[in-house]
Amino acid sequence: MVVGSEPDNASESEDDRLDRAFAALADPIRRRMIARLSRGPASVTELAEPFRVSTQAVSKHIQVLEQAGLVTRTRDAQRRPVHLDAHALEELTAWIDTYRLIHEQQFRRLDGLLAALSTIPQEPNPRRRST
Amino acid sequence: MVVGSEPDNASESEDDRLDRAFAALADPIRRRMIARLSRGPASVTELAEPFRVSTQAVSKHIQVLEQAGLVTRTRDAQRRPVHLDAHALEELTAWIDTYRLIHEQQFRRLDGLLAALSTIPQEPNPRRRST
DNA sequence: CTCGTATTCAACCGAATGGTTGATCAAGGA
DNA sequence: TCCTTGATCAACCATTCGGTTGAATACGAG
Repeated sequence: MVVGSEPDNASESEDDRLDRAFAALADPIRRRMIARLSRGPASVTELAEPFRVSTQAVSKHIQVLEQAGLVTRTRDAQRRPVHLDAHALEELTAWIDTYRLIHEQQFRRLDGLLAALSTIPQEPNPRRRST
Repeated sequence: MVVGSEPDNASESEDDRLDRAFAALADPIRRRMIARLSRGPASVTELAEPFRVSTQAVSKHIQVLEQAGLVTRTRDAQRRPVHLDAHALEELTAWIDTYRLIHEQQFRRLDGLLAALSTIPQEPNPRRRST
């Protein structure tokens, strides 16, 4: 497994990380795990308790979250506590907000254009039009 | 897939919507489409142009985005322009930020605890127990 | 050392995903 | 009208995904 938590991994693209992170959150069990982990670390069996799936299935879910960079694991005797890594979550909101804001800005630009057209109907418009 | 194209589906849970929205963003082609659409609406062929996949594949991607509530479609002659719906994006950032902030708050609480412990260093040390 | 607990590995299964090609439908433009 | 363009439908294929059961590993307590 080539995945590390360090950002010096040149073979891992931003796209790959976003792929894995969004896919990891596209499952209700994994989202509930994230919700649980936001309150603090938990072991595999603790994370499995609210669900009626096997601990093996939960273990797989944790691996998905880990490869998405959303959680890390430590060691405590036989237990492998899982910790939320909020940094990956920030990356996701950053991506979404980028395009949310661009879209918002486009609307404002359109509003401005419409306002200008209605208040200055006589102004000549030297800009090219594609139609 | 039980879902129809109609938005009157009252049996659609928040979980279902988040499932579809996160899953829709877990694909680089669909993310690039969202990025494109943040600049304004586009037809299927326009959206297909940057990629070397068939327009049928792009049409499927658009259906995925539509069922996730991320885009809507209108009609313009033979074309079916696709429009970004930023509201679904807001829902995603809202979900993520909820747990990001809870996690942040937990850290602050821990900081306070550690500070208190260091100022009272002679406190007796009972055996640790989990949960 | 042996036993019990916590976790992972391995193999397997059914369903969903992302892609293809070929056919079909809808709407203009000549 | 006929033809072209834009898009979807349908069937198919390989891969991935989420789940299972059964075996194996790691660690601590007796």
